[in-house]
Amino acid sequence: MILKTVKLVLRCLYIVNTLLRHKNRSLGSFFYSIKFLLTKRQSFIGICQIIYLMAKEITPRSEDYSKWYNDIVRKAGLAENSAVRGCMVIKPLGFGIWENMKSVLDGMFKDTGHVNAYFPLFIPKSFLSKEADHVEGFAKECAVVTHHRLMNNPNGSGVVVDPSARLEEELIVRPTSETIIWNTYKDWIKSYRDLPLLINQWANVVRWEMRTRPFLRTAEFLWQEGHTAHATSEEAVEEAKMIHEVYARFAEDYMAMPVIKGAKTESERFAGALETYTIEALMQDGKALQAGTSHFLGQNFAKAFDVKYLNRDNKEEHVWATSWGVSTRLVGGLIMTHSDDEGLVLPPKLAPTQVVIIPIPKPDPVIMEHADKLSAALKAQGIRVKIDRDEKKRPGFKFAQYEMEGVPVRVGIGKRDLENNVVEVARRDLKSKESVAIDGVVKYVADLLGEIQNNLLAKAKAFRSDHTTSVDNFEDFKSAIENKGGFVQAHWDGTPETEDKIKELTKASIRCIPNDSVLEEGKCVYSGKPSKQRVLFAKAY
RNA sequence: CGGGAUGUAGCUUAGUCCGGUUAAAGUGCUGGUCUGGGGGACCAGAGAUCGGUGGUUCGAAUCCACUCAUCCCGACCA
Repeated sequence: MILKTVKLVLRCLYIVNTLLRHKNRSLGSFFYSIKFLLTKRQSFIGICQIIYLMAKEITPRSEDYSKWYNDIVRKAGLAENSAVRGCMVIKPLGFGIWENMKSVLDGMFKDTGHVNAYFPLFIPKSFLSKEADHVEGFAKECAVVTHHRLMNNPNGSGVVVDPSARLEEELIVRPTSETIIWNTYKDWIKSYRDLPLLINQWANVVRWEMRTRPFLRTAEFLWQEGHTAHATSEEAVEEAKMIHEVYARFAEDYMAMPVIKGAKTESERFAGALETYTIEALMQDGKALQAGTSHFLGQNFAKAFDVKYLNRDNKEEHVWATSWGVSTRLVGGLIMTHSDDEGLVLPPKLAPTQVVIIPIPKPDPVIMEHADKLSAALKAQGIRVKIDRDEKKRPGFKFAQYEMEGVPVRVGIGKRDLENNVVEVARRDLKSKESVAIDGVVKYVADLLGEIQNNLLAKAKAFRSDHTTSVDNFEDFKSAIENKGGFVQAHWDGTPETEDKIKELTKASIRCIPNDSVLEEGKCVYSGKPSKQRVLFAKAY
């Protein structure tokens, strides 16, 4: 600070000097100098403010939740905005989490009899219009390919679209693949022997969103979409429900993100579905996140694309369909479920790096020998380990860095530790640490990873139950949504009109009709009409 | 798509109202010295067509017009 002040004073002297050298414009210069002095003083104050602000790297949640979320995404290195509006670059840490999610889910799909395939990115425009509800749901956010060639700009530099290369039929960049897939299934399905057809694809899709947020809503995102065909309605419903279970299990067991399973109301359903099953998670700001959906599509697409099979009685019938998906949105849910004001917090099962080993104060041969040995032993247990070999950065900096990146366990190895035959083990979730005897450290760390996983789930569950409120009149309803946030359980008369009205008045929507909702006589919280069960309301992402 | 705000070095910004010196600072980056168990100190350096285009002016980061982008609040949506 003192140095800065001195520099400022020197600059002032310089100005005075300049002033003297420009006597011919004395009056103007004089006023200019005064102004210059004032503005420089402002700069000085501004700089002090910046320094103050930079002490806190991440905006606290209590101050601005959105900023906090963006800070985590950027400073932990999960993703960043790209040159393309609404599209993000997923960086190695963010993609590493997605890869782990993908690999677990893919295993679960395979275990339940599904296989992967890949369908085109482009969908002929005419396909999309074959199912009326479906097209209505997506028409407003489609990217359209109209041309297939560029040419040098005849008026100057750069390239322009070649007007002579207009496509006969425009192509839609898939917002979802039902249409192209059912157009294909038409040729694949002839007999009941071809059923069920259980296919999944990992792909990117594009929905031209007005407002985007990293992971939660981007114009392009990565997902999986399962599309299955069945001989009977019952079998298709069963499939949709089974996948619903898979999603819930994945969310709780791997993401440590508790979810409410339930069905969507008619107005919240997927465009073209007869029933949509959803898993709903609660974020730390009290807003709900739809984390995965599984749809029973009835025969809508089979009829639209004329997909028929011959049953055992040699009679033609339309097949019954499901589709289901989860996306990179899950990464956003993961961030908002566990992370804190220090940075990202990752559940060990999905963390790209589960354990980081830091030599203290810096890598040296003796310490590195122990680090390598420990790393190898942990790897042998199937644990994902990284050794920080950077000689330039200091341990304190590294600690802060890995906390920001959410690495679940940090092992510090220093000379003093080695003299005592211990290492220092720190856990990210509680930010606590202790010395552990080298002999037992592998088992200790392995157990700790499990404990962290359990603790994160328990903490998230506790948060959710603290933020779930049961109400019986509209005043309490509004107050709960407005002041406390979170899930609100209330009776609803079952009409879209009431649902809309409540949403208009409170911004809360029906997240789902929970599977485990008990049947009880009650009155709709808004209209007072009779209701048989409570549904789950919340403000949503 | 409506309302509001912001674009200046890799990042965070000051300066813009009220046009005028060689565009400023922190952080990050490079090299060096001393350091080293919770975001080190010092020294030296590199790094900016002030978002873009056009206009007004002797002179534009600063004023005007248009445009692009980002963020926030709505509507829409996974």
